[in-house]
Amino acid sequence: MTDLESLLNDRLAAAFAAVAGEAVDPVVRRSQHADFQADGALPLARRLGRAPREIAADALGRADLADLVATAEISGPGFINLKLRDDALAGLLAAMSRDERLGVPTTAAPETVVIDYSAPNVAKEMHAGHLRTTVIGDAAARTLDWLGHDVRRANHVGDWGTPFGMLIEHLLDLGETDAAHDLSIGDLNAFYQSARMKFDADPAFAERSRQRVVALQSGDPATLRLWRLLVDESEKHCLAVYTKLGVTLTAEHFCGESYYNDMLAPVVDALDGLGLLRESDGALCVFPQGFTGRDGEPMPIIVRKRDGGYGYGATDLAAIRHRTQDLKATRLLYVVGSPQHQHLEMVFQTAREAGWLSEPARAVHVGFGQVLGADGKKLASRAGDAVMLMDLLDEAVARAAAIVENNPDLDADTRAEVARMVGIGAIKYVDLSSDRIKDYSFNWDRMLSFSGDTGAYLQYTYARINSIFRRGGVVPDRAAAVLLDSPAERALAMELLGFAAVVADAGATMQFHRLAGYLQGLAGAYTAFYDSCPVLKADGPVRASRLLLCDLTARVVAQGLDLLGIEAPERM
RNA sequence: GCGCCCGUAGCUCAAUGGAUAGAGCAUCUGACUACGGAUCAGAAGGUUAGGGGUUCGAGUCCCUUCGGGCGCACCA
Repeated sequence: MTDLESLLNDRLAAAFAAVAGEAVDPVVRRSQHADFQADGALPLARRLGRAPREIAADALGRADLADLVATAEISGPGFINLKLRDDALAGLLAAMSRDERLGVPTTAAPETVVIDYSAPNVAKEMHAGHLRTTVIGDAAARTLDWLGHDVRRANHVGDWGTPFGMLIEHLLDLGETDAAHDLSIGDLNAFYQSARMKFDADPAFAERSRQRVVALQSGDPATLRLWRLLVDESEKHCLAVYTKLGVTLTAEHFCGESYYNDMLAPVVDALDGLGLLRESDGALCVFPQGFTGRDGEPMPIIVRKRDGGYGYGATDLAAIRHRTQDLKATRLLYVVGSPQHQHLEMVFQTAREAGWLSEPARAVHVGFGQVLGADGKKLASRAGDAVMLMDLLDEAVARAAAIVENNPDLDADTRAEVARMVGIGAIKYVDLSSDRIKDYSFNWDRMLSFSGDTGAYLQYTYARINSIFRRGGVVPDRAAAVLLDSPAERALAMELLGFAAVVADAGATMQFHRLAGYLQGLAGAYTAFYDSCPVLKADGPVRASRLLLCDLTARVVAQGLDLLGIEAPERM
């Protein structure tokens, strides 16, 4: 445990509880007026009928802080300002340095967490719209993994439904070998579009397509084989994107809509048995409580369409039931864009009413805003259509390569590798560094800048630290004594000791921009330290201590970036 | 019509109900022949869209107006 805030919180919570006679949040925060402040006395004033300053003094008197706190003052209306002991900081840093996990404990309550993310469509190339779900979902998976949860990545691929009739018929028209060739060169969109055009223009083709859907849904083996062909080609394309993007999704995480086919009828039966099902305009629907539509009437989730086919609502309900009942997951994360918020809430509500989502299990919509172009409008190519994700990634790497050219010390292979890390890192960093609920707009120059709030700046910080070790030919002693004699060293220590809290927060809230912001603050504290505290020119214990601070900063930056899915090169 | 989200410095964004609303970019001033100058320090920049309310305390919670985005039956 090297998390200062939790340590102070625990000690003060006990003291406040003794004063108030009940559990109290001591409201411990970083402070401009001290190292930390505790504001827990103010809300107690009315309840206890005492002056807040008096309550603060009482709590302070009962708090066991001697080993951590150098000075504690009551200020203003009743804030407690705490300045920490340097030897306490040094001791915690020493423990952090020796710890493989940098003072971040694995969770005391491991859960099975299903993270539903990425979810591309079969026979359609991944486009910019898939970026955020993939990047945010992967950060969630990495973070929860590292915190010790049992993470189940669920890639809910759109691999079923009416479009497959026309796709399969188009496949047959082309002939399997030619079609396979077309698909394997990666032009999935052209394949889809020509199928679509034939469907719209040729009634006979459209009719064949409809019959093909029926054959597919009734499990006709020949049709299924052709369907599998399409799915396989699409999965190859997705995996190529995932590799380039550097996300942890692999073939084993594909768990598309088709996976739930056999569960749909049982789910509908179960809903019926629970009395939740109602027929409406020929469709079988559930009407979860608390949702009304345009006409003021209750809003349905259509589980079975008038034509007898199952709707996506049925699939979503089957998935939620499978995840809680079969996988025994207690936390379900849906990394899906904001527009689907209402739909997901309806699905969650239905699942609750059906008894498939009850404590301790809960489902959370991890929503996010749109990616906009530099013009503030939805990101689009010059021709006005969607930007392919692969093209976007290639452009990021190419632009990064043009910048990395500036460093003549690197050979061509290293430059290419660094360009990949910087370009992909830049894309992921902009996505994760602001509140995910908001839209953001793409600005290549800003996101690839080596200064400012960018991934490259963090990578640069990491590379500079490694440069010190390389230049000095030294390996930091992680067991060295920590000396915090200058303000910059002390400020850096304070930042480093905040790592555990911010990781825990990201794991709980999926607000990765706080982790990104923390890393920026850490990098800022480091550069101030770097500027005022010579490392290699120092001697003896001071040098050893400063090397340890450098090492610890590098490790925290690299680990933090890794949780965001960003790689850090040792040279750039 | 009903509902959800957003509105903070010139720009891009922060701020689990706490003190004087913070960063970065851009601008201006300054530093050091630099352990990576792809740097650092400082300055300037605000009626938190407007108006009410709750609270000891509101950018944050509630109501309302304005502006922008999105959702609301058989696509997913």
